[in-house]
Amino acid sequence: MVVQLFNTAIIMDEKVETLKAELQRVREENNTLRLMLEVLNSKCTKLEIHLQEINKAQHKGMSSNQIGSVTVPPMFDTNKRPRLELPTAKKPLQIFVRTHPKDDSLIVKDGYQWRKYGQKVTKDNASPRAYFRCSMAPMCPVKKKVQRCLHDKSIVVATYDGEHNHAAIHESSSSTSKGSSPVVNNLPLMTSILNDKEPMNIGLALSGWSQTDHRRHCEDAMQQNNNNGGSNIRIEEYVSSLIKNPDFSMSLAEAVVRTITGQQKQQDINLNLDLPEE
DNA sequence: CGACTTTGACCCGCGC
DNA sequence: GCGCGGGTCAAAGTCG
Repeated sequence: MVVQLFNTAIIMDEKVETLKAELQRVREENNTLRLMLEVLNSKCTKLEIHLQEINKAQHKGMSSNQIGSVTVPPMFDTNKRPRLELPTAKKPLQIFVRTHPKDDSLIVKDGYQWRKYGQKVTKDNASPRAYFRCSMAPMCPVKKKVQRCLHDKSIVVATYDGEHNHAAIHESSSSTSKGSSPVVNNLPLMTSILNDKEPMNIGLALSGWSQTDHRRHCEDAMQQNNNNGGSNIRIEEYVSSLIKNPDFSMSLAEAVVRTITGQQKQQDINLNLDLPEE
């Protein structure tokens, strides 16, 4: 009887050890993935800023009241209430951000300060959509809409309209909502320029690398990462080489969407396991 | 007191 | 013309 109990205890111990080892492995994998995402995000931000500068340079070449083929109407000479909405030829930029599952605030860290001016429950999504205006510069025309993803409430979709006429602050500030409000420690999943008529269909619409290519590149990244003890420099080098590939962003988006839509539910859970409670 | 959020009312474009 | 729905306004409330 005692021997049997002893054996059971040993088996339990082994199981605990196995689980601990597995947990440790998952944590490490999670950290690696997070690192890669953070590097990707910073690269992405730099690219966006660069793109904005290029666009601004192009706009300077055009007449003052024309943006592309769209003529900007006079804003202040009408009897109607002036709308600050500027028609632009650009498609809205959408950013998908994973937030802490427990957090229900619509805050997206993007380096700008935002002032909320409205909230609506839309027909196609039970989660309220919040409307923000950039408050870093008084005349900044940029607006954004933030709404939780219909299929995964931990994903926040931020849609940006317009271009900032000022620089972003570099510290990770957020959509401000009172000092006491929780600031989400969120990981930007991806950015994608979408036509508003095709929301959330990107996963199906994107092409580029095949699924095998994704896996191979990911495995290569992990392999390199393991070989040199998780060196950030190597990751950064790898990421920058990836970013040089024009299809990479779209392909990454595809992979992420696949993950979001549940194909990799388990990995999803793992990602959330280690979110810091801030 | 200023900056911000909340929220109901209003505006306006679009489809029928 | 009418109704619906997304987007915006603005007064009131909240917070530091």
